[in-house]
Amino acid sequence: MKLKDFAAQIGLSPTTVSRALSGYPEVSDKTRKRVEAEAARLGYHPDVNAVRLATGRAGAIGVAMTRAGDYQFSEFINGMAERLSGGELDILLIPMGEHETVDELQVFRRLAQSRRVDAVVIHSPVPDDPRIALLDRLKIPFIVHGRSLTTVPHAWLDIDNEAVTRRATDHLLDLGHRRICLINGPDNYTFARDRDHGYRTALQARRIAYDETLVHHGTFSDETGFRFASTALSKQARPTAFVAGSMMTALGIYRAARSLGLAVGSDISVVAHDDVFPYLTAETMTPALSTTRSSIRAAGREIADLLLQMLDGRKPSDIAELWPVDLILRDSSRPAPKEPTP
Amino acid sequence: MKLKDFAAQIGLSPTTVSRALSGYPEVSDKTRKRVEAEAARLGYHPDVNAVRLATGRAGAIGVAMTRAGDYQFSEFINGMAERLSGGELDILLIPMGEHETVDELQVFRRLAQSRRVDAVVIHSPVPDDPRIALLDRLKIPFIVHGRSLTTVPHAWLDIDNEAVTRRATDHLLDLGHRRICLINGPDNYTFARDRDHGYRTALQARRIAYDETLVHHGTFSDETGFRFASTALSKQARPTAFVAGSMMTALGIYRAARSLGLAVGSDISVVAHDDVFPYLTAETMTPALSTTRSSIRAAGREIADLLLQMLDGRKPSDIAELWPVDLILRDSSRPAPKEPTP
DNA sequence: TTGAAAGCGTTACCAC
DNA sequence: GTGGTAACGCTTTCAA
Repeated sequence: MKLKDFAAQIGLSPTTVSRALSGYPEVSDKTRKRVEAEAARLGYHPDVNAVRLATGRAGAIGVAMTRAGDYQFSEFINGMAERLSGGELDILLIPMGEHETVDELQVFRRLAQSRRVDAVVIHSPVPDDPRIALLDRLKIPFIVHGRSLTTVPHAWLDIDNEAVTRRATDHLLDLGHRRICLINGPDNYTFARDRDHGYRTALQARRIAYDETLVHHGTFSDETGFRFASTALSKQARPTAFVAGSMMTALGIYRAARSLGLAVGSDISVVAHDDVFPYLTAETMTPALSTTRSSIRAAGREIADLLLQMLDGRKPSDIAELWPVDLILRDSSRPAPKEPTP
Repeated sequence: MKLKDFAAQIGLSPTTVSRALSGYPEVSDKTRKRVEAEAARLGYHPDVNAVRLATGRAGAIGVAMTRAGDYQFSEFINGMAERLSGGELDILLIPMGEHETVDELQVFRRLAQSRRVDAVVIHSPVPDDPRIALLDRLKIPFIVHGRSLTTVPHAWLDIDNEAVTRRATDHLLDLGHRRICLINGPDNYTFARDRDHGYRTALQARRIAYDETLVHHGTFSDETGFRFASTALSKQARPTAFVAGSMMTALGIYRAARSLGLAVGSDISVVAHDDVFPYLTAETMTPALSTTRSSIRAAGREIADLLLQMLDGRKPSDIAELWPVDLILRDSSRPAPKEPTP
């Protein structure tokens, strides 16, 4: 049923019906109530495509889905959905190929030009992210989940990645560890650089030399953790502690330790960053994993909220949220072994 | 720039331009080439909302996102995206709350009535899934990822879940195991029932009595695996093998075994189902995990393809794909210990 | 092979 | 407070 028919059936003009259903103030309360009741009874629903054409709004926000997202993605989206549910905004997935190809930018260009979305969220920026410059130029509202160093003013929300590794490293140093490995994300991303920085800062504060052989960059997979930890732990002067960028790499480190007959929590210590997942929890690992923690689901919720504010007129350049992280001490981080291994 | 302006600029009518860009046969090759070149040069792109209103097509396919999806979701979507990329179909996320609430059905109703999507894919059906009946009634094309027992004819693609557990159990029986635990998904889902069935079938073929205390249903999390395996392995007559429904539960089982000082691959055997993820791989676990394997990414790709065919006129009732699974033997499944534990 | 004009189902401006 | 009507930007008959 279309507006015209529906309006005719209840003896009102399309204009009035449209206004009543869209909550315009000038329609009388009595009329509005009646229209709403009749719409429910007769099952009238506006055609979104017509609404979109008439209003110029797309009614959707696009989420760029980089390969890097992987297992965090679902939690983030669920967070956004919590905030968006019931509203008139859909979530449109924008699958991307490999990062930073020309193709990737084309995707955004087409997206903007075809007016498919009202706003966009992008993840895992690199320090000088071309997507940011492009979206700014295209004048399509966007928010960055993560940070970039671009000079283009833009909205962003990020966790304090520098603190993630600084606090974890500090904690391990407090426990007497001196050879501490860092298994970070791919080093082109800003977040990975921030984490490198936090790690270095903690070491410097104690006048401990930075040793590049203790640091690794790679994707967040158990394999990355296993490979690097295995190699590192087989060395002559083996590390006594690890800072892991993700739960998956932490799994790999645990595994490497076990396969070498080393006990996590005594022979070696581990602290990982945890985005909080329902299917893999730090506190039930054996031993319970010490983590820096920040809910990626909550980030999704907040980003959706900020996006709503932006569409409501809030200035993007006013939006910059840096979320602190919790440091949760459990059993995987313990005092360094008294005797440095020979 | 709009069609009218663009057409005027290159000295053609909107009609011809529209036809040229949409690949209609009646426009001359020369004209088409010219129009395409000019469109690229001047940056003309049709407004999708106008196209959608005029054609009645939504240009998007909806993917219902149940909480059950979680970490598999991203891989599935990426598979769909591979097939859909470049095309004119977007992926619209349909976040759902808890399963089987009235609310859930409302979501689909609104979706259909507002003409937001051309087709829908739903996951993890229950045996008599109300969503299927509803979508059929609403006449919105859909495909089910998984199976239902409803009498409503519909398109579906599923892996052979009965074979998943039957083959895994069979394999363990061949190795001499007799007390084999099954850690399955939540028992309201069809796939979990099919897996129950496969497990029972394998046991029956060897005249081994079904013991309900060896079977558990729960969400796919490491905690589920850990909890149940810990309890089971602490019993007097402890099980010697486990069939796990997911990689996450397998992690939990490994962990439980270790915490009790039992070695996977000798004291106990484990076979799990693996959807194939880039961030957690069976062959690099310690010991390498034997799995039944089927790529959920490939399923996403195929489902997108089938959807395309349906929108092209293929009858949904003709679409029914049952995918076999591979059984990959690695080191976690080995002959049962000679001496049944006392 | 090309073009004119009538939709597609809303919203929003301007009268009443 | 309510109604008529011109957009919104495209597709698609129908005519030429």
